[in-house]
Amino acid sequence: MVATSELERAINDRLADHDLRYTSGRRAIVEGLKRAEGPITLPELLECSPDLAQSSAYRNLSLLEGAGVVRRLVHGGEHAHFELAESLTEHHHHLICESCGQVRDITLDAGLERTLDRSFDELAANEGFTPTHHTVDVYGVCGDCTG
Amino acid sequence: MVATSELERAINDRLADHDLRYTSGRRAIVEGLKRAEGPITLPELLECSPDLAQSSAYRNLSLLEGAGVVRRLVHGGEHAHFELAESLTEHHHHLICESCGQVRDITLDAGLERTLDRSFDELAANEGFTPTHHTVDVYGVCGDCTG
DNA sequence: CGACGAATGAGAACCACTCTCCATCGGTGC
DNA sequence: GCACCGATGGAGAGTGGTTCTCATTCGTCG
Repeated sequence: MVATSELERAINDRLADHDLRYTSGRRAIVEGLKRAEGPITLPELLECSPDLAQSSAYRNLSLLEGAGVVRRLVHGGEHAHFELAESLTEHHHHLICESCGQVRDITLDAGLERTLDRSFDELAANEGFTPTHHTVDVYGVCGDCTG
Repeated sequence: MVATSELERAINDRLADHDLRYTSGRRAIVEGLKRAEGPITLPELLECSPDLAQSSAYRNLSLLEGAGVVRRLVHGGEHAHFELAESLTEHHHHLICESCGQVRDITLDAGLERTLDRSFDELAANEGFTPTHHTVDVYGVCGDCTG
């Protein structure tokens, strides 16, 4: 899940499973997401890969999302954020700046994460709910915005 | 935080602090949110209070949000969800059905909640981040949708 | 009652995102 | 090589939830 070549192969496999090719445009998107320090918006993605057309980028992000390569984050801001799927990186959560909208990755202690999972399973079972995954978002103001 | 009259007074105070009146339309919105079993969308709100105009409902929800009376939840679905602010009810989290978009409230164990808070404070401090609040969302499929 | 600002409602406007349409690409069989 | 054909890309139009505009109405205070 770390070596670049292995990651490329994993992505290629998932796309193949969905009858999709790993084309240069899609590769550019994955590269952009990989280079970013955290989840980024579509405008940010286009900024670092100016050759991408907006419509193609949106379409390919959706296709990549469907293939389990990309994850879409929807918060209150004006744009959705995109990142590589957790199964290609690792389980993590997010710090979200309420002022500038920037999103940063954080990782919880493994023990705490296990405790949470158990809690969720229990609560969900009581509600007849079948949980698939969870998100933990910490909202606040980032260092850049507090000045 | 529970007795109706007290809640009404608290809302009235917050609106007054923001130079807003507690009009009948705004009262109808609060009533709708209070009656609902969990966060609801604007169409759902209009359904149970048909006299509300869409534009006024959106405007008042935004104003109520600004006054700290209402909280807006943005997930992937097509509509945002609205609920009474936590300071008027109590801290809780959400189960979100990925199939029908329904949102249900859940409450974590108080000890676990404290542990989480400590964790968040620590992680945020390391990133120069000032946390204000957090959300925990459990995604899955609700009982109605699993059939 | 009169007057002023706040609130309302209907509809237009906005904008992130998706869809449409057609040109082009890339692989496959001949 | 070459023709074929589905997959892909790009440009622009379309979609729909939400917000804005503006004329009208309501509440309140003098």
